[in-house]
Amino acid sequence: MRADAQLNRDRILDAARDAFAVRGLDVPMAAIARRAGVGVATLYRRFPTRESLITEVFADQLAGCLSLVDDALADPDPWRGFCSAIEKVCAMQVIDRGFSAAFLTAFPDAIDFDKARTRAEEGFAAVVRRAQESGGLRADFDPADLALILQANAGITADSPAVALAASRRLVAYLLQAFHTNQAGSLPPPAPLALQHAIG
Amino acid sequence: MRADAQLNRDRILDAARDAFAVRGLDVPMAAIARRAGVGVATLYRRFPTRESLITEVFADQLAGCLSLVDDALADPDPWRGFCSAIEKVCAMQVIDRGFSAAFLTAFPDAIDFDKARTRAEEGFAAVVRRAQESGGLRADFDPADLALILQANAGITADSPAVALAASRRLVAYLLQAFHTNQAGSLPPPAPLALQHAIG
DNA sequence: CCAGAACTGGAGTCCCCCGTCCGCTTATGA
DNA sequence: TCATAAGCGGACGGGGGACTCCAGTTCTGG
Repeated sequence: MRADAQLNRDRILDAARDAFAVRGLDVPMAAIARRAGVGVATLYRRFPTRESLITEVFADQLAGCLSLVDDALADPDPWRGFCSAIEKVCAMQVIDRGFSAAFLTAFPDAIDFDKARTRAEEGFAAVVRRAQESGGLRADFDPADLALILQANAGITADSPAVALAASRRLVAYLLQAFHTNQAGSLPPPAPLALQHAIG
Repeated sequence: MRADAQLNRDRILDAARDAFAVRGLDVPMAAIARRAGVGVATLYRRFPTRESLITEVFADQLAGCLSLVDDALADPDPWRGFCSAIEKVCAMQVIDRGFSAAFLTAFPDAIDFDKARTRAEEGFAAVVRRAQESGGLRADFDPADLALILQANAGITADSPAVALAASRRLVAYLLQAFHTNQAGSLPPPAPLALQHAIG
């Protein structure tokens, strides 16, 4: 690839990251191009579909999710690992509107994106098992409850990111207290919520 | 008003109710008109703005919210009243996507809609106070947490309404357990979440 | 240095939605 | 019955976003 093309590619990625974070995933392509200081054609040549742009932009954030699961598994206290994993992913989600949408959306053609998400899900299931065996996490917590948490957390919006983050933290704190073993109440059965929700 | 005009008006209202419930608040006006079997002009003549249509469609549901608060206050067990109020409003919200959006959205010109919502908020604050005084609801529950719950619950989506309802019920059950007095943990401070979030 | 391939940006096309205008139709009540 | 006002629907202009085409520009290897 020519050097100037590479430069433009990076500029587009930066612009898209910013735009997605602030305005969500359906920001106009033209707006991204303008912000990047390139023409629309350049954007489309590099990323033929919106989807390809999205997967490229959020690839590293997704990797962050994976390492976050590893951190949770490495924590000597399984319950604390579980809590910090949820806290971190919810914080990521609420700070970056685009990441939240990308994470919760199914991309029919982005195989590796979906694969990474699946891997994150499996890792999280391990975190859950470990936390349950240690006695910190209530036994009727279902791995599908992760989707529940993420969807609920994704619903949090506010005018400023700071307020949204504070609200999210409070929600997560409530939920984590409900998830702890010392919680006696019974629950309705888990619903088969899919983490990724088809576009449309 | 002429009899046939009245009939068309009712048809439009029905069509809009259905459309909003399934596809959310930003369904094209033309789609509503088509579903109602009328021309676009008829729709616009009866409801000059989308907002006027929305407020008309959801007026009775909003009234349902108000009576729901009254029910909660009438319950001899304050804690149970609090729980059932939250359960009912969350169920309404998750079954009807449009209602959720309408409830969470500020309409600059719909004074009575906003007024009704404010009244519901005040009533709910009374429910909260009563439940706290009875010792069922933890003291650090903040009335603004209602917005938190509704936003979180609004985030729940699934392919079928039944699944969404099941998921919502489970979320609400978790949260109610966290709200109960027997819950010992500390919380981050409440965030100044506004219930109504401006359009745009 | 320069030929040519790689690259570029903006103009152009297509499509969808909004909201209005206008000529035709239909209910109404005298 | 019929004059008339109320009501009707489809066509139309405007605006915005997705995606493409092409003539001009810029990098790069020999």
